Amino acid sequence: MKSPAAPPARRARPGHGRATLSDVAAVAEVTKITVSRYLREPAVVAEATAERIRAALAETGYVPNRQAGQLASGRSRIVAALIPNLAHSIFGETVQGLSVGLQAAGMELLLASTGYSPEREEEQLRTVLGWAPAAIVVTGRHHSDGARRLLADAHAAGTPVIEMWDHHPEERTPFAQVGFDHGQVGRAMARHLLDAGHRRLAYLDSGVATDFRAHERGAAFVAEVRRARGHASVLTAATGDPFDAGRQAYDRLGAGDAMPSAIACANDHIACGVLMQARSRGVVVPRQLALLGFGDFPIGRQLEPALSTVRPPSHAIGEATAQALVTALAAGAPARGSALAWQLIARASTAR
Amino acid sequence: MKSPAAPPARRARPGHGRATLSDVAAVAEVTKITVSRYLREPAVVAEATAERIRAALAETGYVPNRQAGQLASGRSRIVAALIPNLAHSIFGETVQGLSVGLQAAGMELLLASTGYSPEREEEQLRTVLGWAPAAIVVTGRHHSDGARRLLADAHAAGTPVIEMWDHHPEERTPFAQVGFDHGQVGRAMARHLLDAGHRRLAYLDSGVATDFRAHERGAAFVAEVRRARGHASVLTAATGDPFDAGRQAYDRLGAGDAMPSAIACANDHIACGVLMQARSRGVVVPRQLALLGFGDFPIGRQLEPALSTVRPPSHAIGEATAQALVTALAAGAPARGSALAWQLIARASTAR
DNA sequence: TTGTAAGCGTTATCAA
DNA sequence: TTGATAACGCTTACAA
Repeated sequence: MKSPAAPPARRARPGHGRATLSDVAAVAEVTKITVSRYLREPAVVAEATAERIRAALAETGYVPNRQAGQLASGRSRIVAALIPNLAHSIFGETVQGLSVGLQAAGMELLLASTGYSPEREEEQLRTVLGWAPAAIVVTGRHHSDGARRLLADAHAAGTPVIEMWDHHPEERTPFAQVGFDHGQVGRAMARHLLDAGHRRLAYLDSGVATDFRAHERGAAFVAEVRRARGHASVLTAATGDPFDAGRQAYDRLGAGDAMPSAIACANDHIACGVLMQARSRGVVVPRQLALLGFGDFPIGRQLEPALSTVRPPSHAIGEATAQALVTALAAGAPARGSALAWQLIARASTAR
Repeated sequence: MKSPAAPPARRARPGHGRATLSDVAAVAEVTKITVSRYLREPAVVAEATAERIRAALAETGYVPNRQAGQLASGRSRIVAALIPNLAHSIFGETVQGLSVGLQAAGMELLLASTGYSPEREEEQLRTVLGWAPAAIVVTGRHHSDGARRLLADAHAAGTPVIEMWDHHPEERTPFAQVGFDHGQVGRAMARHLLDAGHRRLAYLDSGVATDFRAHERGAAFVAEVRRARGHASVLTAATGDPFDAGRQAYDRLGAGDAMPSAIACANDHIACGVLMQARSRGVVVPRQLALLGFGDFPIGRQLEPALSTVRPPSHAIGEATAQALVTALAAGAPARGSALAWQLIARASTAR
């Protein structure tokens, strides 16, 4: 005869095999909710019970299942971040700052790279949204319509959204921005060269069509030069290796009077390529050609002549973003943006 | 009088407010399981039904909840990766390759940085394990005992584990390794300098105490030099800015006969610092001092003289890791490691 | 081809 | 201070 309360023949759906809250509870001779409580608020549990739970935790090697926890609580500890390209040193530094800042606050970083493509950004956004992230971080303020809509929905639902690497409060975008105004940078780059007496200038833009920030610096650069009644042209570097792109671009600059006397570049690597090619053509930097980069990559300091450049707050952007998110989540308020300082570093390549 | 089947007064625990499967199902006039099925296997659902579901999906803006899905299915699409420092260009490239490879296979990347600290690695590992990741990626084969145990447990439970940036099949570690043998690299660096006629050599190690791979290259370097009856010493660079560390290290090399005629460095930035300082001291590279770096950072090609170095397969490691994981997960088998080719690039800084 | 029922591992709510 | 119960949103197993 079977006992009336016979155990079920076999669990229909065995889980992943790891210890669960119930397993710990059984060992500690309490119910699972008590263990759950101990984990979240140890002080509430009686010391004797706590002691047994601690032992049970150690014995079972319990690791809490986050998906179950999030599902039940509706709270998430995940921050999703969309980055153009992690191999670019500036973004690497930003992600490092973000990662450390979030980890310190007990949050996790779900990372996706967009390859500078708005379509991929939207796709990735849709994917990471499935994790119901506590906050969302994107790079820049240019998005596809679909992506903007997704971000707006998340924002409306109370999820902090931060756009990194931009800062344009005057545009009154709905999202917090942590970064700086690339137009300002472009104008400062122009002024720096104009002040050195140059009148015939060029901006060598990034070959990546969707590197909006580089384009923005370029547009502002050109506008500023023209306002000063100088001559400004824009060239676009080839895609692929930026050094080679810089070298090639040099040969498209024109000759004689058409040749600019100063060039601002979308980044230091491109500038470096230009510098190399100029040297190999016997053109002396900065006497015959002044060069200004962007990014303050390690290489610039070591070149001969050393490369003048703009140092963006790459690491600080990551740190400040993490900080803003932690604050916003703690307060239950939308994230607050901030403008971070960049720096124009005048070295030999633009000396008069 | 209340009807016996009165609806509950109010949902006790409102979720996150977004559309759920049930919402979509209601609009499409089917049950949620049919919608769930359509999402996973559209072909099984009748075309007319599918049409209604598509409309409902669009109308509701449904985004599936991944935690719920994972919890129910026991399957995960998350790959957890632990990286020493994302701001280092080599790891940035690796993560980029990993990210793209995983995204292509519909997996997500949960990223944590360990700051080269075994303790932090263990802590991070414990944290990411809570997400029941489909696979785990760590950097290197040196871990704390606790971390090793966690990895072994995961491995035993059928979760693919990959150690990136190392490859020592002869050690018969339980985990798959995707990378290369740093001992081989160290020996090749020694041979390169020995072949150029140097007999008094030094290895300038990384100041990061837990950069095991740099130490390993150094140990092999020294052993190889001594086997060839040369003289080899080891210096350790200061922590902090690697250029400055290289510069400082130069001044500790000794003078006269004690001074080595060739130095191999833990990375290109350190080597670059040494080169700068040597130049400022009037020492000619490579005639009086040969220099060999590691990493093939962009800067090396542009120095004067150009820096000889070892190019590690940074990006390929990420790609191959993603590929190995995707294959392993598809087959339900443990991941398989692979050795990837590095390259010693002889440039002017070690020319005879 | 579609539906019903049960359960994944946790937490919120309310009761004791 | 602890427990019982009902979710969270989805998928599996099985039935129709």
